[in-house]
Amino acid sequence: MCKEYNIDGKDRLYSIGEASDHGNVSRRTLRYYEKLGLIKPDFVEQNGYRYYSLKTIMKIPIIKYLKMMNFSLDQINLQLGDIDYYEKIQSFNEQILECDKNIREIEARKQVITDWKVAIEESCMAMNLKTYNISIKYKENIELIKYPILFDYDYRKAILDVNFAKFVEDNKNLITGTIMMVYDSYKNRFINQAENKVIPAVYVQKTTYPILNKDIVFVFRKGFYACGYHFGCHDTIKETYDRIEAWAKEHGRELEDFAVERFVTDHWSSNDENQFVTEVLIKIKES
Amino acid sequence: MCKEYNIDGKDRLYSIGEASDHGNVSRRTLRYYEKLGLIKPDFVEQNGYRYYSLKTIMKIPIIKYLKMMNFSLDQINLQLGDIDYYEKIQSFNEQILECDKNIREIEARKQVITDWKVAIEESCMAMNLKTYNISIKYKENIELIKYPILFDYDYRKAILDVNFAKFVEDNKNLITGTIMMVYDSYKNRFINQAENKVIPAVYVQKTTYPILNKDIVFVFRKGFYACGYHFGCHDTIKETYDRIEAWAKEHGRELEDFAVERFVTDHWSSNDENQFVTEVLIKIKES
DNA sequence: AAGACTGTGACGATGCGTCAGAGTTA
DNA sequence: GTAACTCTGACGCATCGTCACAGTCT
Repeated sequence: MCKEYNIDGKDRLYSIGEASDHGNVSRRTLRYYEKLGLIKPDFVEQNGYRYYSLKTIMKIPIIKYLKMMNFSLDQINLQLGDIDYYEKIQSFNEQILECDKNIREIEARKQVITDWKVAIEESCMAMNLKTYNISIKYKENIELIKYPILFDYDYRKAILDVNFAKFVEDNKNLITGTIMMVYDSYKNRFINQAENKVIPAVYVQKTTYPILNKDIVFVFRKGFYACGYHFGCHDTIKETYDRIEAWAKEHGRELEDFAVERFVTDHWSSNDENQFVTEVLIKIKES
Repeated sequence: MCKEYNIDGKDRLYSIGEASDHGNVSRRTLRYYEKLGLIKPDFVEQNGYRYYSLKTIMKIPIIKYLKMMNFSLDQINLQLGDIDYYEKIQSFNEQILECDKNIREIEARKQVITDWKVAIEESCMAMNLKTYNISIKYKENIELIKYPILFDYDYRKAILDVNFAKFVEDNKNLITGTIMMVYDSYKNRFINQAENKVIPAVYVQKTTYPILNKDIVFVFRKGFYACGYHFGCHDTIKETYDRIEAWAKEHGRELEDFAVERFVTDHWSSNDENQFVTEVLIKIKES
């Protein structure tokens, strides 16, 4: 037994259990900190029992506080050493920058999740209503990221396009919300499909960060669109185009040849094609 | 060699190297995902070589996207399964709550770091100027957390008080900024010290979160204070009190008996007592 | 035959929690 | 003697990066 263990008063020593109680940390933690050189017992018995002075125990709250500041234990080891105030200020500044970076990341993440969630909710509502109505929607000209492709009518390949994913990564951006495919002429799209020819189209999607390279910005054409939901497999999407055209004829609206397919839920959201919801938007001619 | 490997066209298979290129992930990652059941090659040669279809490769961007949303790989495994939209919405909601929680934590952390940094900067400036001037400062009555103690003039023990740390933890709060010690009567403090008797005092400190339990709120007494910096070891702090009293006499100010010691830099910031800076504040009587 | 590719297996990093098995103290 | 304490050592977690060593493809 350690000779000073029993002495009452300032200089008594504490066993590891007492130390862990005082510091609100586990014994395992104390031993781990010892291995890293953060805290060492003031006295070790021959049998290996550790004994700590109050002075040593009082380092624990400092360590915990620095940990809460997100310093690694290695960094804390430096902090506890004899670094001067200017070094301290510098490393605190770095931590503050880290905090800012983390907050930005989490906020982007939150937006991404929310946008996806909103799309799924839209999908659920549309499927519940199973609405085949056509409606008119006004669209602002928001800025989106664009990526031109030659579409070969393989929707899965298009929607999960790995090149697009890489393209966005390369531009150090993050896509969010529903992906859309834009056709300058949807009529040509169906003609080409019938003739087994690809059609040029453009992927378009919202990003969480501003798009720095202006060459890849797509400005959504603002104005009114005739919009209808398409349910299920994409191969029958022409039916929805037809429905919109029929509606236009019926209501005396003239349509442009500019169309957008907005994949509200698709291969990203479900493995079951029957659960897919796509919105087809055809621009209405301004009269 | 895999029989479909060479076939051009939709259904050709890709080696692990090609797959990792397409998906912008390492081969190691693909093998790891395989072990977790996230992705499995569509065909495995007798020699163990893995071959992936495009359909399989297209799962990679989805996994990466869900990862960026901070889902664990296990959760992603569930997400990729056949869960319905309502379950998806639910787990997205949980992630959003997580984001909010994380943001709150990081913002608290940032405040803690900033407050500490500001204190060290104040300390540096005070030490550079080595100012023994007394100045008058106005203090608002801000709400602080309080913890009464019997002070035995061991400043290290007081400043690093583990009970105070536990007390704050128990109240699920987080202290920030400089710790202060408040005396109702600083005169009694020095009398008691001379007589080797403890003195009741109160720890007081800012918190990052609002203090819910009103019993532990200390409202700083607003008004004007005569303030002087004390440099170095705390044992000589009476000198600074004396300086403030001398200043008051000289300038015809009357002082109350209410005093605060604000530990700008102390054992938390440095191992070297010479680097300590303490501000002593004595309340000026309202005339 | 050389160079690029693939396989498996193991260690490392972070910060401990949580046994297991054995010895010690009050 | 018994309960509570202590020790060391090892595995586990999460997500791969990074060897090492050996076999395979073009």
